[in-house]
Amino acid sequence: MTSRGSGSTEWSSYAKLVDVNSGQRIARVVLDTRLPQLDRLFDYRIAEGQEVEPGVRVKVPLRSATRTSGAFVLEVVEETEHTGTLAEISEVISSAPVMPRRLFDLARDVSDRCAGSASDVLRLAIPQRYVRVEKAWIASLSEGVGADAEAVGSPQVDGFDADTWEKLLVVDSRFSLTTAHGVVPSASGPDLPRSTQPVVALAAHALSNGKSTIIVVPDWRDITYYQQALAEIIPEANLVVLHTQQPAGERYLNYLRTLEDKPQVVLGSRHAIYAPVSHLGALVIVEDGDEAHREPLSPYPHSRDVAIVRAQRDKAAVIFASVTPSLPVRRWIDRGYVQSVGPKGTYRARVIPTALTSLGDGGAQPARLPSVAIQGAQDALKSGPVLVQVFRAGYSSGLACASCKEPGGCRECQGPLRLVATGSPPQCAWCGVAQGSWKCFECGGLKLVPRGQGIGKTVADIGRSFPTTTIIRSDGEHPRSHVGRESALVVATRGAEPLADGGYSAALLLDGPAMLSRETLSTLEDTLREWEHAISLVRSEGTVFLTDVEGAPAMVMAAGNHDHLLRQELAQRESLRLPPSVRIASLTGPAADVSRVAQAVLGVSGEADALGPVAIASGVVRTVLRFPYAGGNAVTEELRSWRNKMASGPKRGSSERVKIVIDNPHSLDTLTSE
DNA sequence: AGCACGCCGACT
DNA sequence: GTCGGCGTGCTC
Repeated sequence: MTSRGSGSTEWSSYAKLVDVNSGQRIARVVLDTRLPQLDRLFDYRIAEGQEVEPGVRVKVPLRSATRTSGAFVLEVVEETEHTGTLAEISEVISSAPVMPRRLFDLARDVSDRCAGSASDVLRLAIPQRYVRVEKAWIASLSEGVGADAEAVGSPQVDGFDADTWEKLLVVDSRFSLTTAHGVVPSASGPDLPRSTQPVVALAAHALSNGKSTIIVVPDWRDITYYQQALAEIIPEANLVVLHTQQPAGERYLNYLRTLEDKPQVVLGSRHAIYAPVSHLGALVIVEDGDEAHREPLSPYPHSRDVAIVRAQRDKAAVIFASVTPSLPVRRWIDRGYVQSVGPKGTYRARVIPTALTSLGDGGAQPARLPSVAIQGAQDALKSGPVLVQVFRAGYSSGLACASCKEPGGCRECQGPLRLVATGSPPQCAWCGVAQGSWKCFECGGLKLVPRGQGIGKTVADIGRSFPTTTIIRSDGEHPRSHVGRESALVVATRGAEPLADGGYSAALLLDGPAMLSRETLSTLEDTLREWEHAISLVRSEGTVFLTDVEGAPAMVMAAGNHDHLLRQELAQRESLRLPPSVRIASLTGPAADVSRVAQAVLGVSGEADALGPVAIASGVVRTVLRFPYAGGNAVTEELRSWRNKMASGPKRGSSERVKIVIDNPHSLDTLTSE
């Protein structure tokens, strides 16, 4: 607006603009809506007397005065790009700044990566409002916050040097922190996993340096362990717990507390990764290989990816803490993107694969409960509880060669085979190619049979083998978080193993073949992790019997180091162009729409290709697009624009016509519904 | 999502 | 002539 000599008309319109707009306050807002086509900023006039600050929740008119939408104020400005009259904010809902700018920026980054809307991510981040709690919190703020943080102790952690925590907290660093096995006594309650120690020490160190830490764990049992461990060291005023199981009011209050401008330690499940704490020093993801870190709601982000994105924004360190690194983290370590630290000593129990030990018996088929394992368990029961890990039913076990029992693989892409209908030829679950005349790669066999067996017999078998022993059950429906030191057989489905005070004296890992024959891309890494987790609950002088497992998995479990096998797996993924060596996007919906979007993406990226389409249900197909990490933004941006286009285009349905999921390897496991 | 605008067939 | 079908597009 500096040009001189403009005509009088222009000048007068400029003057008018100044008159009307000068000093006018305009709110730039993010609409709280599920509609992808509204995923941009909107400007509204702030009326006289409305107290609007960045971050507050408001109500705004949309399209007509009667229809309104919730919204969050991003910023207050004096000018607008919008040509046309601005509507006025209908109502300022509260003065709590629940969406600070840094949270919106994070939501924008995450949604861009996932081809989703910022408001979808904000919905994950900001808990449901609880009016009474909010009023109380606002009132407590005006009273003035309490004293400065008390001194924070720095606990000694077995196996780690005292300078480890300083090293892990270096700005912009990423570490894989291998945590030790075993359980340790706690001053404040039942025993705790030893793996909590380094994480607590790290958070304490960060806090004593005025830095915040966010610790994201897979499930509520981990919350209870970490909460107990953290409470011993971290002052109450600086510790915030956020998870979906807690009552709505408590969760909202704790969310509001993370808005306060002071260093804090936030512990929570996957949504806690967005907690808008200030002074962020470190993001800790515990057991990032656990499926619970995948958000089941749109846009389906994974804690691991959000952590990387957020760390870049907040200049924070990232720590992946796990008993054994996940496959993506293993890949990052090998590529030098992530550094690795671990404890000096080992507390791992001895692992005996019983199939290997029975090889000398003239190749006899190992029994379901080999005698060496039964004997070992009976001995171990004299000194404490014994864990029996069993597999949970519900997974399709796929097809194997009838003569050599090797899993059947697609002749085109080596994907898993499945039977679509009896009588029709088996189909590849990844690329959909029908295997009309299948031939085994290993032995040339021509016949496929279903693999695996159920678990129904397991508990009955155990009862017969140990008639006088107390049996405690823990499964997904009735999980137990702790058992005592008393002699008992604790039968638990994988993932639901209780912690035993003092550690288990032994463990039997059953159903290995069934676990290893799950028809998913992540079967090997999942199985190794689940076994390793069970082993971590056994005291270091105890014994673990891995039954009925042979070959490479048995050997790496006995050796206690998965690196070799995971690297092999990674090399295979590399040559087959499967995640995590490439990025993927799955498109699910009507064939015509899926194909349109897929073609558009292939046009944008020359390096992308498509697997499928595979029929999933009647009229519904899935295509999985593969694309490299470099230039991946162009692909996700194209997908995002198509998502928006199709939401408002012709023939739109009641819901999204094409569901887009980014970087979920389970997209390739067609039988697993998303 | 909703709601308005717009461009063709059947009607008093 | 005009009432209303729903296909198409937009929401500060």
